[in-house]
Amino acid sequence: MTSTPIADLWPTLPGADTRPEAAYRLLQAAVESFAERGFHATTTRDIATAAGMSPAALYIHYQSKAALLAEISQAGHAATLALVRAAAAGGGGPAERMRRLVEQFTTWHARARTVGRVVNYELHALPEDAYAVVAALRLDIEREVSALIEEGVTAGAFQVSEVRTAARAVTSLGIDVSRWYTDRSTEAPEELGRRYGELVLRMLGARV
Amino acid sequence: MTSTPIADLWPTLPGADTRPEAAYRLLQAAVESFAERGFHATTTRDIATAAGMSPAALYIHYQSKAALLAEISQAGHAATLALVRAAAAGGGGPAERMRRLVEQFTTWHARARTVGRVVNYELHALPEDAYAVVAALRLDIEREVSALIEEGVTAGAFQVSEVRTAARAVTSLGIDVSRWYTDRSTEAPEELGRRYGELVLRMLGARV
DNA sequence: TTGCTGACTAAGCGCTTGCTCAGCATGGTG
DNA sequence: CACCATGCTGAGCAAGCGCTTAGTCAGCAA
Repeated sequence: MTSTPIADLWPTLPGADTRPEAAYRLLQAAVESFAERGFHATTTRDIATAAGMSPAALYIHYQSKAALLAEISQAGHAATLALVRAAAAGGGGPAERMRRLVEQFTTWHARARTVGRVVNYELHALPEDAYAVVAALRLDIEREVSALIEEGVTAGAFQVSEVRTAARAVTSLGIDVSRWYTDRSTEAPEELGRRYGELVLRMLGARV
Repeated sequence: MTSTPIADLWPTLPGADTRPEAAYRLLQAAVESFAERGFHATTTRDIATAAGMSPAALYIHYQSKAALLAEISQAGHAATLALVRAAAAGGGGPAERMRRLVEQFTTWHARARTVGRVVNYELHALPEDAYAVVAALRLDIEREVSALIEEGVTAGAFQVSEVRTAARAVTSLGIDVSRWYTDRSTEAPEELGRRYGELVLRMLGARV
């Protein structure tokens, strides 16, 4: 999915249907540039050229370079939260749901690593109001994981001394995948997800 | 140690004794700026002003802005590798050494998070030759962890199906600490290190 | 035909960037 | 004293930045 890094999260974007195709191309070019070079090292000329337009065309579809980043970041976070919620809310006991959560969380960060890098490592470049929205979403993700661990501990399925630290470790493992995973990685995203699911369950002291 | 983020690694810098104090101040200002805003969003005026000098003074002590980054990155990686090697080479069985390694690796990434952020998240801004040096150091760190896990598996101290994946997870957990740890974190670096040591040993299937 | 709209471009504005350079103060050395 | 190396500054240059402006053009409704 490297060729279309935002294909997965495109449907979650507001107004995705009505938006002209050029806006989509700009968004895609922005994701790739921001992920590879970082927000500040990316120029509006980079983005526009990659989308096959002149720099001025960018401003017809987006208010600013920062607005592009905000849109990517918010959509990416919303998609991640949705994924986490779906996995945590599905059937099964705490261990089964946690395995599913970690598998999907990890797989997403490996497959959508391009979006993942922008989402996780360009937060500091967000305008203040966009950052506030995104920070709330990140908190929700963290809370979802914490709640599931808490539930597992209460049910006797997990053995964890510090729930918050454990939750941090779980999300941290997944997020960092988007940093180190590359095209050259030999493990497929799903395979990595399965292995990480196993490791996390052991980490949480789940009875296997 | 936020006030003197490079105090720990300063002695490891080449020519630290002979270097004028102004060079030290510039280095420190650069670490703080790069960590907070990123390399590209940091201006030479930012660095020089924070060090109490005019922008021109920077170029008496360093060839370029990128040379500052290279120096920070190389020193930081060298210090980390030394820490990992020392922990892995100390006394005790695989489990004891792994616990020590994770404790110190984690503690370092929490306490020296300012340097850690530059070291781990500004790699893309490094000039090619400096990147090559740093990449080699990173590979050495990864290898050191892999070797210890391998040894533990052979000795029957660990139960791990994929050594490389497990090694990735261990280093990944530590590195990501420098991303999320803040002044407001309630856990002290050493406390976090102890907890992470515990989690990792469980993850590796160590007999506890 | 006329009038209007939305998507786009060529040109470029005002500003900031990394970096340079001539010159100045200081302090050790003959 | 003269001499000079060292550390630094004020002024500023060339390049590149985000973004704007004036205007082109295809498509469409009346």
